Amino acid sequence: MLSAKMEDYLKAIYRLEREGEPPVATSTIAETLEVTPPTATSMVEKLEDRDLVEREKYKGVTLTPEGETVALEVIRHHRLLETFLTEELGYDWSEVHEEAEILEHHISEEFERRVAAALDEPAVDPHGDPIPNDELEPIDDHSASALADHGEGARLEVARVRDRDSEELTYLDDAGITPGTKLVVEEVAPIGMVTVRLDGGETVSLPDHIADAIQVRTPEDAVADGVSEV
Amino acid sequence: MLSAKMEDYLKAIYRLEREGEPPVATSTIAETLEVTPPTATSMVEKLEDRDLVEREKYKGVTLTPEGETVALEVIRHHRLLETFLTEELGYDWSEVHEEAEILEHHISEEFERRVAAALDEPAVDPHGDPIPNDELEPIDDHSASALADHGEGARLEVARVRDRDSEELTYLDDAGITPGTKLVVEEVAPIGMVTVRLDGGETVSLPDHIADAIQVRTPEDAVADGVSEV
DNA sequence: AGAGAGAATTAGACGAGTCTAATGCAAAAG
DNA sequence: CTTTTGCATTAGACTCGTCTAATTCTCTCT
Repeated sequence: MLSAKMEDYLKAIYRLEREGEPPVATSTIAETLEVTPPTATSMVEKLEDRDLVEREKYKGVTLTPEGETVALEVIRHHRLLETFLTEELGYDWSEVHEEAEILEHHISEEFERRVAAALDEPAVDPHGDPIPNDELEPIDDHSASALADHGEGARLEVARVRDRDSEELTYLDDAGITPGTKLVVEEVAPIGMVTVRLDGGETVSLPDHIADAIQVRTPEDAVADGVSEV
Repeated sequence: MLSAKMEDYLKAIYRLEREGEPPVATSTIAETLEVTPPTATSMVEKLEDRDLVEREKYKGVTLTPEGETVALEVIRHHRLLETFLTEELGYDWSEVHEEAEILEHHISEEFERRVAAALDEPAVDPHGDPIPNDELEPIDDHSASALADHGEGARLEVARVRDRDSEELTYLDDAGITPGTKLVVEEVAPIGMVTVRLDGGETVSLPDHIADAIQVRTPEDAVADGVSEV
């Protein structure tokens, strides 16, 4: 059995591989998991012993296929749990992250299957992120990009919200911005601020660091990608 | 924060206090948790440091009020989870124990509240055990006693099934014996076997060690105790 | 009361996961 | 081509939960 800690490292490495260029540096892992670099070094050595990562000393690590399988399994658990907590237990989508972060390591495969069945095998979690189906990589939705990259006047649909901070998510939720929301870019202010107008006509202004968390796509892309059942 | 391990010790001590005479011996705790006596000793020392148990060296331990509160909280989590897994996720009541045993240490108070609400604040879990409500001790159902203690011909109702072995529970479940089942003691054989007749007329024979796990009461007591909404 | 049996505790070790401080490597700057 | 700088690793220590082996306590039996 793999410890919860090891699963956390694998999950972090998986995410970091997608965000930047593999191999993933030890210090990056350390930062992500809020541990010191020596701790990260000793953990990746253990992961290497178990053939979950490939390591080039002084360079960094990449996941082996086995490591990736574990990472995806954990991510699947996480997203399934987030969906379950929101849909079945009435949690607010902004507060499910913490709970799922812990539970993801402790549910059985049986639990996973039953939850997936109860939710009717969902493809996307409440943040709009795809739920990987076991061995398969989630289809990375390339049509989605950061809100800030679009010019004024662009008509867009929120694909997902890449944020882990519960306060910020609550703010967006209250403002009416969730996956599926349609909006138009009203103004991109040079002072690090973006204003959008929602379907109902309300406008919402957001500082760049929050706007960056909002991934959008044009409604046409949504149909083309077949991911519109959010 | 208390570790899952410490919670396990507290829960075990709580159960052992009810089953026998406090103080609870170190070796008994060790046996229950399948660790060696020195391990149990060192853990109870730590529990003492945190004022969760009172200890008399070479004698044993008793829970302090704080320790008992924690134990009850964990037991509440366990039974709530068992109920949830059976009612909402369609688990068989015989297979929920393992899953609940792990999850009980990892759910938040928020999760606990929401599950309790979703289940409509249940008073009893699928095994027929009362679900303690936070600070309050569960009402110990004194009218319930072991099936084997009743003579032939006694008309009884199953109050709870005190067993943790999944195979045995499945067997009883298949045989139609669950909390709430009405039955009549047909024969108490001197070879360590008890035969009962169920409502439908079927008879079931059980070896003593299994019959002992079945706690029963007379249907009148059930009404008097107000625990009949099983 | 004294001896022995049986249980509990102490002593010392280990793996996991973490830290700080010291050292080593490698890539950029000169 | 050598130096510097910055990240990575090694060294060594600590806590938690566990173990085995050795020791000590308590209680019962004669």
